[in-house]
Amino acid sequence: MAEKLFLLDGHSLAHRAFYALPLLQNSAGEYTNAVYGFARMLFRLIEDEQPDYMIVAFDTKAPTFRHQEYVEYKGNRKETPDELRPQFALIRELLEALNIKIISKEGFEADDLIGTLARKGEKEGLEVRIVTGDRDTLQLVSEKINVLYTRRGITELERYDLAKIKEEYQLEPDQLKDMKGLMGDSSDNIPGVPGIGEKTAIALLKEFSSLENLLANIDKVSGKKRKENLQEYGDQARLSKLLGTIVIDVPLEYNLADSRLEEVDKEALLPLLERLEFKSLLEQFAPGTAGTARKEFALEEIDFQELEEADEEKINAIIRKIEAQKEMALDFLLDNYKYPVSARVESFLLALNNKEVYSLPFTEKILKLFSDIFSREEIKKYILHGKETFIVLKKKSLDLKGFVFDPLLAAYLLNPSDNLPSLEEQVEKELKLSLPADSSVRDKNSLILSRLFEMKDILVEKLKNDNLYSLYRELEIPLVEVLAELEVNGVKIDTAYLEILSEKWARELELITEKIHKLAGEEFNINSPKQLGVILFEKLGLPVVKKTKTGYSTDAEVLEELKDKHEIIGLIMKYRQLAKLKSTYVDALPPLVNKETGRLHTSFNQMVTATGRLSSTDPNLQNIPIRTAEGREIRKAFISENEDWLLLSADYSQIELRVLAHISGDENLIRAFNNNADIHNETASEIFGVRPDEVTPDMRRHAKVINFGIAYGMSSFGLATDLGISRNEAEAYIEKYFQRFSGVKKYMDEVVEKARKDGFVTTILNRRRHIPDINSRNFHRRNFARRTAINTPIQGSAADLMKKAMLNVYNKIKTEKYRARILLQVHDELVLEVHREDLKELAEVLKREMEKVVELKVPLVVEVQVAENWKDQEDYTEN
DNA sequence: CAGTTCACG
DNA sequence: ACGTACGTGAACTGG
Repeated sequence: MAEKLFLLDGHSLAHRAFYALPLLQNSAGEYTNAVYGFARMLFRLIEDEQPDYMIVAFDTKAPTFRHQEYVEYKGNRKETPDELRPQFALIRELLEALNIKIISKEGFEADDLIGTLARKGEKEGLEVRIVTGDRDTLQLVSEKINVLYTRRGITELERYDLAKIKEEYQLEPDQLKDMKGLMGDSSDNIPGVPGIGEKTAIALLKEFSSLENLLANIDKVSGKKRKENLQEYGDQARLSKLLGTIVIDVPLEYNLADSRLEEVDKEALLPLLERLEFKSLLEQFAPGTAGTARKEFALEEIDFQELEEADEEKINAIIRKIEAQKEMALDFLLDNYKYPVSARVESFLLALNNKEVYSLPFTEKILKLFSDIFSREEIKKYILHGKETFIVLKKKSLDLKGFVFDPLLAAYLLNPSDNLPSLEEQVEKELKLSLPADSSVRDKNSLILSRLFEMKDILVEKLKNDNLYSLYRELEIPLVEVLAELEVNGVKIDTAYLEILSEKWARELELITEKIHKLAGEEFNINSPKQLGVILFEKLGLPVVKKTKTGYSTDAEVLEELKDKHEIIGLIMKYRQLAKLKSTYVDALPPLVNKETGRLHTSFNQMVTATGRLSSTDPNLQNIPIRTAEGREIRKAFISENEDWLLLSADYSQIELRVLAHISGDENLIRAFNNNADIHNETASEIFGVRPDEVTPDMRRHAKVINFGIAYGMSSFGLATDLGISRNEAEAYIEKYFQRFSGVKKYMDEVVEKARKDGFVTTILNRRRHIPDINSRNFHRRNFARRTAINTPIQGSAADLMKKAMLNVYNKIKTEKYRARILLQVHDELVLEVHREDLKELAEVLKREMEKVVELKVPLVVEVQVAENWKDQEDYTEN
């Protein structure tokens, strides 16, 4: 079997890959889909076809002889998309790493180079395979030359040999350029002869065999109009044929040996695949080390020692060393990370450098030995689980100062997306080390601890590059201690009250259930949307309002619409509401009360949301009901320690709209807030063109919904649904809004443009969120990304301000020794527990600290309320 | 474990 | 023409 020469059309295949795959990006924001598709094609080809020689030809930017012959050549070609252009360089890098020969030559297209090489290869007795997504090359097919043409997808190729060409066109390959001359090619802007398409061209060529022969015998052609056209456009057809003819004698230095496929250069290939984050391909080339890991990293490589309490001398030596070097890495190993306040500490790990790691027992004596080290600011701490560490130490009344680095928190700020790397992945990614899969958490964490010193340098550098370092050092890192404090504090719950409420609602639910079953004529599980759907829409024959992907929708919106159609609907709504409140709060909270503290301790997660907000879990105390009367009853169970203490809450008023006023700089919005106006009333006045004192309640209600929706990048559809008005009306509202608040409109356009240009948006304190989908070709994703780009700076800036305020309030309480503790944060609200005697002063301090947290173009306003529980909160003004 | 629903800002 | 507001977490069902 003859050796095989493969000739690839680089541009054609890159385009094909680009359009076949969604716009992929690596975490650095580089587009990679065309490279990925190209690589996949290449590897598949090499594996399936076993080429001996391979050359990839690229077009150059320079004009070719075709442009000289015909200025409009390719005149209607769309420009290469911005997302594709930079990928060509990456494809070249890939080819170089694979030791695949690349050629290009000014004045010629890749096709011409391929044509020339194909003929030469053929003469030398090689089997030639041309791989392309361009049908023009079919004219080159011969006994020895086949074309592999890309089909659907990226790895499927269709083979064109002589027989296949004959079958598809009933012509010889050589006649295909005549065909193109006759029919033209709209994609290359080649005109051909009017009225002649593929069918006619083939018929004519079957009869006259070549364009030249046809034009010499026009009188023999049937059809008057066709004759005329051939007469008139004969020269154009000759030109079109010339343009469509692949050159097969390009002067080329050609040395077959240079293009022999070599072993891949793994030294070059693997880092490239890694940078592009092509996990599956990495796996293919370096099995078992997918992801990014280079080097196996095991406990034997560090100097790990497990010490006892009795090893006092050794421990003292460690302490002296830390005092001298002024840095350490540490971690407390917990038996339960879900409920850190209740967790038991299994061991205390510490690292002195990238070699020396110790495991110590967690005992009073050891803690005492280290308490001085912990409390010294100048001794820098790099901590694996910052918040958990503070919790552990706070429970022992120990201070921790000098905390400067938590790797996960750094990773979060760099890319607050939903797939945060785990510690292990961080180590693998940043340090190219793979941890032994089968080792214990303690061993793994010990290994990670030993790398924290390097990791700190790498991640700090990255934070600085992205302008995130001050946010990290001055806000997020200090906030870790504050969150730990909130979690340790917990909140007191009146469990006896909740038990009574539970029984009361259980009775109500039972009654409702009976009625529902009676009306339905059978018993069924009301909690099952599937069963409920069958009852409502099949048995009772109610109209189907909305569908989910699995069946009928039965959500609140649907029920609301069916409310008047059947008695059962109202009961189901009531059932849903009570069942939700009972199972999620009334019954779920009491078992979570900590036995030792008698309080409920949530976890505030600092590294979850894409916008910079906190989230609360186990349990979620950021979604305690308030909107309905029944729901509000649950807040009565959140109480203060005893009668000496009170629950004090402080809410930012309209924080997101104020932030919007600030970042958009909209004059109308700023003026309204500066005049301390009722913002919804003011908006209504502007939109409906009436004086503020003429605004009706209905106008205000509509304006409120608009104000609300603005920050979400709302659509007229959404607004219409929400207000129950027509789309046209909604559109008119929005238009009027943007007319009156043109600064807001301008902000929206600018922030979307920024996202497109930079790939991310930022908040007031420079937090950033990457918006990769902003340039997606998928309509839905692109629009979603657009709204995200609009909303994130607003929601995220509000989160920045609240976090900063929490930090300031916390410090104030500490330095002034107020009898007060922060218990909860609910996005725009702080809940504190305050001793009655300190109430007045603290309320003032709290309000002041929150309002002056940063200076905006509009004032920040905080409303303070107080009561013995979280339900009966009443305004508190200190006069 | 995904899908649906619903609690909050 | 597209398909419909941002950000969360938890309970429940049913495969």
